[in-house]
Amino acid sequence: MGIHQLMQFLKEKAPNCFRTLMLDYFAGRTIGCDASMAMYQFLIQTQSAGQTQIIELTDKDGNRTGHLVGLFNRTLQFLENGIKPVWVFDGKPPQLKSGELARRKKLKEEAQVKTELALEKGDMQQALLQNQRTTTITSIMKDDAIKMLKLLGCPIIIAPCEAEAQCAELCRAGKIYATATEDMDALTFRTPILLRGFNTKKEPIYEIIYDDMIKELELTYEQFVDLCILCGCDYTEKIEGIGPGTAYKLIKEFKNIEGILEHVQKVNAERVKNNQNPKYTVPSKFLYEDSRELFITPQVQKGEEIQLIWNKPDVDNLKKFLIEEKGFAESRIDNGLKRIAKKDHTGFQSRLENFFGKTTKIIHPNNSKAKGKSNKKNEQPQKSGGKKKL
DNA sequence: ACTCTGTATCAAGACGGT
DNA sequence: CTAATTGATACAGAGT
DNA sequence: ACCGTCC
Repeated sequence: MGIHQLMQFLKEKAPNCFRTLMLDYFAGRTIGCDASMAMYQFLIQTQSAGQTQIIELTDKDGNRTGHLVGLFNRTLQFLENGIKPVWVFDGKPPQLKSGELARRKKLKEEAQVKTELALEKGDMQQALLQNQRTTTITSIMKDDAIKMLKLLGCPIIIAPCEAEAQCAELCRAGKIYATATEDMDALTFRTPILLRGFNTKKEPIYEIIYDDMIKELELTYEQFVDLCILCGCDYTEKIEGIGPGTAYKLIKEFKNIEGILEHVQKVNAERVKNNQNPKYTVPSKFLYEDSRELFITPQVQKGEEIQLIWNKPDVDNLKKFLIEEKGFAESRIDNGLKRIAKKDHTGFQSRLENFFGKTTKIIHPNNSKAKGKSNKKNEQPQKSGGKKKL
């Protein structure tokens, strides 16, 4: 669930760390994209209710393909606008997350039962809703997505652990301009810039600037991490009775979770003495120190070791894969590719001149044997000084 | 009255022809 | 050995 | 701008 209620909290307490920007602002920039969240979105969105069953996009073998359709279109949309996407996939989640993951798994199993129940009753609207909640990404679906994106010429990164943490590392290393995700814990991982709103074409994109946020909150990074843990993160239970509002006040007053725990014990002891119920409940295993560790020094591949290269699409193999194996219509692929070919003639050409690299080499942690030397400074568009809105 | 928290529930895309 | 997305909103309930 | 379809 990311960080619970962090967005609402920031809107209230740090309203000046937001900017709204139009798509063309990002032309020529490199953006790290959280792949798994996007895939979920597309898989859910491409389900529909038939007369007696749920309809999902699949290939001839029954493997789902909705995520491929979505990622294909989204990637072309980026490229068409001169934006260079880096798709970052999750690796193995940290052990601390297993409790949260088990909880989600259980919810999905319950949704599966409800789906079948609704189908029997013929309540197709309910069946669709419940079926959407059962959506999971299999390794086949993930591999298909990686294969397709590589054939499109995009660099792929399989993070050792959390994709958000890897994006934050890339952004701090200057390899990407920003992290694009709806997941707020990218900020807890200290990404300098977070972008939200690429999902909907209509609305402007929101940019959250870490430095502005931390200044406006008047917190150190360590304190911000503690705040996020107290708000509720994926790694440990929170203290019952403390939400974002009081967590913020208490952090200011007592500096860190250790200080707050001391205060909490004192308050509770006082109330017990007066025959009142304790005000706060600290979880029996409050693993805040381990959670801190995961946020502050997450397992990532070093930014300097990563080389991002965009290639022209491998049209032949892309078509072979999508048409023959995945059942795509050829005209859709042709139309899509036309869109980015067109772009080569237009205004952004100068900035796009170095867009396409020469080799097809893609580096990710699985290649640890073929270790490329960390070379070259990465390009980064100059921060255009005065493009403020709102 | 007001503030805060916890729980449940919802919604989440893009193309192409008309 | 398998699986593993999320934020926003509305409402009820507890505490001040 | 709407709406069926995308696989």
